[in-house]
Amino acid sequence: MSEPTHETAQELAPPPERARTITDLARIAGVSPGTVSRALAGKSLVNAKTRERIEALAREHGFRLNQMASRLRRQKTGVIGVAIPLGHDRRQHISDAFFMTLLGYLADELTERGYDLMLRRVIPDRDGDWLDRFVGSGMVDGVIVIGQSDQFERIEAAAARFLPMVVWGNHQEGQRHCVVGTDNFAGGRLAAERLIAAGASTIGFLGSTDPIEFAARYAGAKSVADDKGVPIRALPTHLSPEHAADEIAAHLASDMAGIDGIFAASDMLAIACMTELQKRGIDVPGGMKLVGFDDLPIASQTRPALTTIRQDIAAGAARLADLLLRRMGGENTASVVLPPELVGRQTA
Amino acid sequence: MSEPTHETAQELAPPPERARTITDLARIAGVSPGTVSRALAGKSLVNAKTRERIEALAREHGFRLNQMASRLRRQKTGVIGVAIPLGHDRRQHISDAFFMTLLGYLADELTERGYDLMLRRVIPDRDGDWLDRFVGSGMVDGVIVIGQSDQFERIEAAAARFLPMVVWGNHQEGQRHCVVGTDNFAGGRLAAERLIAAGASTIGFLGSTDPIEFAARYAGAKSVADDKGVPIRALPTHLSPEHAADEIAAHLASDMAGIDGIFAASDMLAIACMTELQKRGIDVPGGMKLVGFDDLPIASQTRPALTTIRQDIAAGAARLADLLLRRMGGENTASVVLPPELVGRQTA
DNA sequence: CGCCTGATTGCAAACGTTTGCATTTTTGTA
DNA sequence: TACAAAAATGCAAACGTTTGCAATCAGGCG
Repeated sequence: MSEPTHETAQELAPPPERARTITDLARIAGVSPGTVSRALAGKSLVNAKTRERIEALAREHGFRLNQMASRLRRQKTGVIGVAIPLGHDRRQHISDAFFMTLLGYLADELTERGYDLMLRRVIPDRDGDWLDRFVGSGMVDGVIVIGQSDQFERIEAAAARFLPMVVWGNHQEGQRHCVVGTDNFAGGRLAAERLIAAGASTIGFLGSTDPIEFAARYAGAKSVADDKGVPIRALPTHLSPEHAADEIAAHLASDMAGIDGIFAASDMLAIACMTELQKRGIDVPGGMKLVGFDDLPIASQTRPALTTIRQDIAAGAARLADLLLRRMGGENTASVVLPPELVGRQTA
Repeated sequence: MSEPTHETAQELAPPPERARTITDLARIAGVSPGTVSRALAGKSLVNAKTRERIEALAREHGFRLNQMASRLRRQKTGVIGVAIPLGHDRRQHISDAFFMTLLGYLADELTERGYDLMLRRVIPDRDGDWLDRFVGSGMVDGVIVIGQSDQFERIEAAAARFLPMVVWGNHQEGQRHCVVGTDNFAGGRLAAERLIAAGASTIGFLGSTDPIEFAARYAGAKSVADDKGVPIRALPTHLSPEHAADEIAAHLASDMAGIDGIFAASDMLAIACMTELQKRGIDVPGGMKLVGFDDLPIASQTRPALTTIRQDIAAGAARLADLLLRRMGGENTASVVLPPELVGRQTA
């Protein structure tokens, strides 16, 4: 802006030549590029004094190692790919609360372990090849897939050829890919048991049953309901927050015949449902019992506080990171199924 | 498992040799690597028939271009870096709701435009060099910084040397770095005006004033309060959800002298505050007016529904992406300040 | 049939590191 | 002082693409 450059110019040290490549720096230091590389990598082969001198010069000349070149040469990237397939509901936004929470914890875990995280949102039916493209791109050392969506078969196929991949989702007997996830069937059972214990005589399952996680939740709830002779019915609803409210309103207005207990496939759906119920003056839990799924931070903050099935997201993220790193080390890890936990609050 | 390999082996076509490099594929196709490269890039210089043949072979042999090498050679990466500095509150988790929502929209925007997204969480006081390291790594074509935290000076310094960077945060007169953000001062004014109009006679500002965004919100509220002769006081609170509840409870238990209107620095704080108030039997808005900030999706789902200052996160993400891409094209863009909007619901 | 033009293709040099091996320098020992 | 061993450095070949330039080829025209 207004620095008096002309007055002091002759006094200033010349701005240090910027060393862009390791070769620039080697020339400045009067050594070979190889030595610079070893010095900056902290290898023991270089003389301690040389190393210090080179490190000082690197700082002074603002040198940054070109990661692209380094990674090409070393054939590893230090990057973990995170893919979020949006197959079952194209309108489901990547900013889905559950995925975002899981992603946040994952970022913490992986950053802590020195990895960067490359995020990719994929719309499978637009790009049938997405998983192979991602794992084969050479840009990532391993891949975490958040949510199987409706891509189970494709993931199985990729797992056969590609070791370092771990998936968040549902576990099925005999599947090949390594998965971390909550026992959704057991979670569904817990939800139904709670609703019935709270006095529900007919249950509605709010959500989609296309993604296998949700299908398992419904199946779990149904197994309990069938045992106890309680009717249960699916109330199909999309998952994107924008559309859910209207669809819930439509359900509430039409086909609720006898339903006095709702098991929502996710907390966000449960909260949207609660709002719609309250709009209609239906008391929760007086007129309608309600159980959610996930136990997002927000679940404890609603009024009445939401009874829900807790997925331990932080633990899940830690397991995902742990298993992936072990697979990257060549180990062939087994899947992990986390136990769900009923968090009894006020809505059922 | 149990495939009868020995019986049918002689019938099967030999599994196609897997082409790992462009040179493999060139050998198979009987052309030079250069031609393969051009064919796969869809350049017009190659004969259409040759191109088709090579594309078919690439599919057949499962060839994937090594992005690392490609990007090294082309000197561009197709990756946008997203950095989340956690300076002002080391305990603020990356899974902060507002950042995650913004990140989700950003991922959508950038994916749509063909870029990948590399996420990095930085703890500035552990690593004073974080920004330079990120932009100089050669791993990204441009950088988006989400939140200035307390790193204003460092960001300014980096902006002087590095064009393709856009920051989400607060705008200050005369700053050098290109920022997109809500007019926090104006937002603070809206909040205070609403509280006062609703009858508040003394205002508490719930949150930290260390990050400049929050400082500006407080300053805006204070300017209105001072004009109207309404006392206003800061109630310092950390932002991480785990700690906020206890701190809010402590405030509520001790130094609320006369406060009957609270302006919370974020919706999450507002919701936590509402829960604490309700625990104590204080009616909202009867006994305490409450205004939040952000208008997260959840704000409309609370009971009573939260009155808040809306930041248009989707629009902000779109502007961030747009400005960054233009900067990557060499343009020197000006900052964008988005107008906040009062969303009047039930809490004030 | 020869020459010219334009369309394809091949060649080889980058991009900036890392690393095995050879070479030089230093150190220790006889 | 000489020699071996150890330590430090240099050399050059990778890593897998892309791309400017040169070479080849096919076709058209006189």
